Amino acid sequence: MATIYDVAQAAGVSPKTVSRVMNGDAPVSRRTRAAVEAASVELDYVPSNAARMMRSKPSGLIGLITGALSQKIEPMEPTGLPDLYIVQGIQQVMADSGKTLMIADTGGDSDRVPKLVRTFLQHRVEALIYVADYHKEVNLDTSRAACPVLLVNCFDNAGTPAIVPDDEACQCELVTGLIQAGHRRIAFLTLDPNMVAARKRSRGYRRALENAGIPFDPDLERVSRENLDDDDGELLRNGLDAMLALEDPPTVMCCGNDEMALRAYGLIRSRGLRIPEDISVAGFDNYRAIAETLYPPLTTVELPYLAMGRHAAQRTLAMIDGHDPGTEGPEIIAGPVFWRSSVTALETVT
Amino acid sequence: MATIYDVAQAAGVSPKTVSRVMNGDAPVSRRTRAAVEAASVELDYVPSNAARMMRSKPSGLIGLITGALSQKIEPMEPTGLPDLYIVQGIQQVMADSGKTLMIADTGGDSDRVPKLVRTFLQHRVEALIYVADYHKEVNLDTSRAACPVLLVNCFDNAGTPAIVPDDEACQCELVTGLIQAGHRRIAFLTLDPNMVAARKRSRGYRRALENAGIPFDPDLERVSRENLDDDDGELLRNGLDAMLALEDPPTVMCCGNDEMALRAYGLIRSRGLRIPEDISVAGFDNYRAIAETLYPPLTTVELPYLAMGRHAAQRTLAMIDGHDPGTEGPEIIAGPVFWRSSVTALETVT
DNA sequence: CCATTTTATGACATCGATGTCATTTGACCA
DNA sequence: TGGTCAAATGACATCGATGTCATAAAATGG
Repeated sequence: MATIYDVAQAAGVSPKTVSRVMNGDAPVSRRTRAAVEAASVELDYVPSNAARMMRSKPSGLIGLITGALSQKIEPMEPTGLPDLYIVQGIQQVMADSGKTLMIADTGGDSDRVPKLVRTFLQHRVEALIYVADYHKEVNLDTSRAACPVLLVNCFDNAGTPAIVPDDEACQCELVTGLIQAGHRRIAFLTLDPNMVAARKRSRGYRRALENAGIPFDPDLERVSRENLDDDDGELLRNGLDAMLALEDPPTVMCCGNDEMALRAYGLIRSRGLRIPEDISVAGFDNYRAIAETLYPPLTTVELPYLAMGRHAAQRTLAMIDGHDPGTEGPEIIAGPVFWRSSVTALETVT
Repeated sequence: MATIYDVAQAAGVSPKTVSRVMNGDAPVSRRTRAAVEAASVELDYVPSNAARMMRSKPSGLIGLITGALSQKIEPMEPTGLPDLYIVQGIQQVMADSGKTLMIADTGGDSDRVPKLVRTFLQHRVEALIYVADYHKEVNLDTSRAACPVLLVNCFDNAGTPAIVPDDEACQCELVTGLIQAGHRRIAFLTLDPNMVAARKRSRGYRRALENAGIPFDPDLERVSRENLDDDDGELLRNGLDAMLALEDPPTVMCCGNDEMALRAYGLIRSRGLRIPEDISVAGFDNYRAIAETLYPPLTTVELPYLAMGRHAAQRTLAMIDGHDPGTEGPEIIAGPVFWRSSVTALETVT
């Protein structure tokens, strides 16, 4: 591969002049410039980033660690691929910023992370972004990384800058909308409370009730899913039946996610009830394969993964430039509710 | 960031000795090693890849250009995300090889490719991989790239090493299986023949017929989709109806892809026919969201995108090591047929 | 105990670009 | 025409690691 010296020789100038032409950072005469450019093209000269970095230039690299690529992409497994959307958002912004993304995949094995970090540091990335596959707490020991670090879709207890979805606000907005539609008996079938998201959503549910002055009824909130793996739906079935059997049954079932709503549709109908005439249903995730396909289409909430990614990239760039505003605790980003016909407005009981 | 000189000073040795400890390429006394390692940890020393590359060490980087990340991931749009699977396969192999993937996304704009290539060359990637979103011909002018280049899911007319799916063999195997199941009147509803894949699949279809000594009947092959965008399914409806109205109608409909098969299910049933009792149906892509969900489940073919990615990575590594076997023309890789109950065996007419 | 390896270590140059500073060239004006 | 200043260019050092070669220290052998 041709070096700056080769080009200099071919153009009959000094290496430094070639450098000036390449970077346009000092006046060069028209003739010289032409000669250098010709020689450069002739020799297929591409400056070495490594050599540039030696003179304390930044690498132009951003390190991104994720498991997004190693995930099984199974459209029928309604995960929604949050991390993939986040990576897309990051990529979109970075592409325009002139930085190059180095993406490393954990292959689902978080033990690999330290090695990946080290590799990135060897390449002197200007920043490190870690993207988690679902909203969780992590512990990366980023203290030694000699560059800004940003967590996305996760957070730690060391105060590392983080960007997470606002599960609470989203759930709250959804439930608030239900209340405005006249619902008072609002059931909530939750995900495994070991999940950060489940706890935050529950908080949002309760906050919406509280804001509206509706007392929280423990009969209306049930854990309906206990782990991500082999769930046969028994918890959901039991929870749903118990609620329907209440003296004052709910008029709407909020489900922990869209997949649960999908199952709830089946269960509700097999109990002889119509949706939304007899009971409304809402989901979470706006997993379109489900939400738009179900009949009636499902009212649900969308977590703004793409926007989180874009925002993460922008904030990363800000951190690199040294003027990151900084936040206390993770930065939370909410997403919109999609109102569809699985929810009906109730006539106000007068 | 600490340098090798800082570590040398802290450990009271020469920089060269630190280098020896780091690389383990020459004997170092126990005491010295311990001192260096302690100093190294103390100072959070991470060697600079840039400086290493200066002494003609390889960069350890592989450049990957794709549009996979910028695609809209819409599970209901049954694209199957081939390039994403390919990238996954590449990533899996590269992760184990010690190389680091630099992934750049075109954002769907192929004009950006030259700039991305240049950026990669600046970083002195050891190889370049281009992954296309669907099987197509490309023209990248890779001649000037000073490193091995590999095309995946695409090919050019300049003899650049390429890996593509074997649409022809897959379709041929599917149709051959149908013939073995007793089918003789086999219809083929094709995709837009402007697509490379459509043409190759048609060839596979005809080859299977030929192998079995069944004459090709032009009435049984119809273009049923003319572009990827706003297709209202009219071509498919007309083609299907025309074939069903034939004097000697087909006993099985091979559809250009699974989405078309999904539509065909609806059309066939609305014509009063049962699947597979009255007519069998086969698809292409093994897009599980459709193939496994339909009733009856759809017989279809899977293109081996993950395997293509893994193979691409292995071949890339071979090219870097200088011992790539090389092939004439693109390397084609076939995938398996998934036999499901949308196809029934016919009693042999005696 | 001295000669001869072997083991450990360091001095120095080098990779390819660019920052610093010096020098040359040319343009312009009195 | 000489003086002045800006434009254009080059010499040289430098970044952080490592290859090369030299040398010092320890081990081995007769």
